[in-house]
Amino acid sequence: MSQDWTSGSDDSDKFDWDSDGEAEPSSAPATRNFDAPGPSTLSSNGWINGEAPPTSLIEGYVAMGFPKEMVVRSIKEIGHSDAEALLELLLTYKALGDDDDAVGNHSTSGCNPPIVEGNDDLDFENWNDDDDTGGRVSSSDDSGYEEFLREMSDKDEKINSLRDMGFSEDEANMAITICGVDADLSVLVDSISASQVTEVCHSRNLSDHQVTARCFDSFGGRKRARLIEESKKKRKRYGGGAQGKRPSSDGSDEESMPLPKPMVGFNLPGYRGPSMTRVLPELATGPPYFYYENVARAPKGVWAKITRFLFDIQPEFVDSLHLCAAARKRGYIHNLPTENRSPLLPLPPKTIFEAFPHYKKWWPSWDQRTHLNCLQTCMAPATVTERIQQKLSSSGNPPPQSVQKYVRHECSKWNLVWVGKDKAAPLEPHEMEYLLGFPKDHTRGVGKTQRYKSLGNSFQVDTVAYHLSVLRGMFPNGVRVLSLFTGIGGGEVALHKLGIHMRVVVSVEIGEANRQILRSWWDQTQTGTLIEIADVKSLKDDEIATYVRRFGGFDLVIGGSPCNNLAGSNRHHRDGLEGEHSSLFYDYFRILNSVKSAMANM
DNA sequence: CAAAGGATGACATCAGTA
DNA sequence: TACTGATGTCATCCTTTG
Repeated sequence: MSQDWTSGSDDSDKFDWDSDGEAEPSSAPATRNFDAPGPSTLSSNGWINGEAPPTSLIEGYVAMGFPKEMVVRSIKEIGHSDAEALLELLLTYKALGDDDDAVGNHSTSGCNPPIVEGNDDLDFENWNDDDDTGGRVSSSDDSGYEEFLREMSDKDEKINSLRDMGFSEDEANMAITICGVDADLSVLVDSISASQVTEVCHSRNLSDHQVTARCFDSFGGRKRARLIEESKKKRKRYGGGAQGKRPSSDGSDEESMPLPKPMVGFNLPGYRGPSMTRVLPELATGPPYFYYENVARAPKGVWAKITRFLFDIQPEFVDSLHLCAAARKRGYIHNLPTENRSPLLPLPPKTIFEAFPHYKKWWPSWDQRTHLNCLQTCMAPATVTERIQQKLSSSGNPPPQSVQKYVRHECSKWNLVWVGKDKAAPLEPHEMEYLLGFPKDHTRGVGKTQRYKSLGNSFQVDTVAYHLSVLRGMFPNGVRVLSLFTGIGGGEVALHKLGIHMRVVVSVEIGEANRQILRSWWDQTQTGTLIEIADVKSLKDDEIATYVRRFGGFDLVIGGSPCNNLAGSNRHHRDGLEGEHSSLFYDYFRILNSVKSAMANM
């Protein structure tokens, strides 16, 4: 084998870790201001995109029998550009009211009754009171909804809305504190739901369905929860789907986040695109620098939401096939500079044959792959390779088109390589290590299945290192890193290969095998301090503040939160960002803000 | 009991076509 | 514009094996 398996893991002596002079990040410290307006699409006048609906539109729905306040609330939630989605939502709300009557009383759920106030505009009990012309809403009062809007401050209004939806005032306040008073109601609901899901899920080990039902039990039982969920789905479908693709009035698209073609991020070595400069909002600038990663092809709306939480920084989508021999489509959100990046040297092999020249011998001419697909956590079962071998050996050379098509499909699907005559086989763990930029045998020592899983969940080191390379000149004395969802340490290996000394790494990783892999690598290659924590949920503000005081802050917060519920491969629980595992993104967000806050108070 | 093997679609995107 | 087929996806669940 002509490849250099050990490059990058033996060069730590070339760097002067002990030079004096603490480098400071180029950007000024940003004071976390919880009252500052957060990222939002809801303008100060309360309407989505700042566009008030025509009075006639509201009157039209009122004429159809919907209470005016229900119409106002619905338009404020999803806008009025998509009539079908709006009607769906109104019908759902109306169904909720009907359902509520059918259920009879709230106490059947055994939970707290909803808090209903005098100025409640989400009163399910009265909404379906079609024939009650003497109700609270006067349909002839054109200025009613405008008065209603003026009467309440934005914050009070949102707290009331959230309380109407069954959340406590504390939860509502907390969500507004975290997301900002300007945050869209749906963002606030997502924030609370996520914390409920993660809290309850982990403390009680309930299924997602149970948790969702529990979250909504307080205002009407499971049927209501189901209706709310259906409403959300419909809103998502119509709001962001085929019919909802038109941009909003300000030119942005609320839900969809189109992936760039080619997927090369802001820049890549060898790609001479237009020089890209970006101006980050003050809240987004460091210290600390942060780096967040997840799958590019997440369900619709996920990246838009992640972006909203991470200070409206646009993701950098990169397919690692432009850097190495395997595809890996990922989105990265970070506040690092994007100029003067430099790739790891030596450059990784860029094609299958460059990586594995010996496979050329058995590679059929009709399999024209030059790159492998995304390296995943599971390998092809033996039955797949057996079927391929059987089909090929029972046909001529070249095999008929139908056989070729079948074999090509299976090879692409399972990332098979040709290791013998008619013999396609899955990659070995050490080959995955090589393609992903890890030192050979990095994951050796744990079970083979575990190695595949850990590697499939990892960073592509060269890609991440290219983005992190800008840190090299900034921290000649080394960096202090908070590493969340560390896995097998892709970020750490990238920093090491860049020659950036890690003075401290506080690593949070739930998997025992992964912690063992990182610890083993650390002991072999590093001299800094490694602190290992098992669960991000256990990392609370006080402990974060303690580390910030102890180490004088962090220079980099890095991590990719679980993709289990976002990845297309997941047949069972592709539940989006609120899924059992992927909702841990909110812990990344929480911890990052906690670090920023603690560092601002230093 | 732990580890490994094998079967199990949904969904978004995109290119091609009518 | 709408439809169709092809492509690809940091996985989960149940059974079997050791």
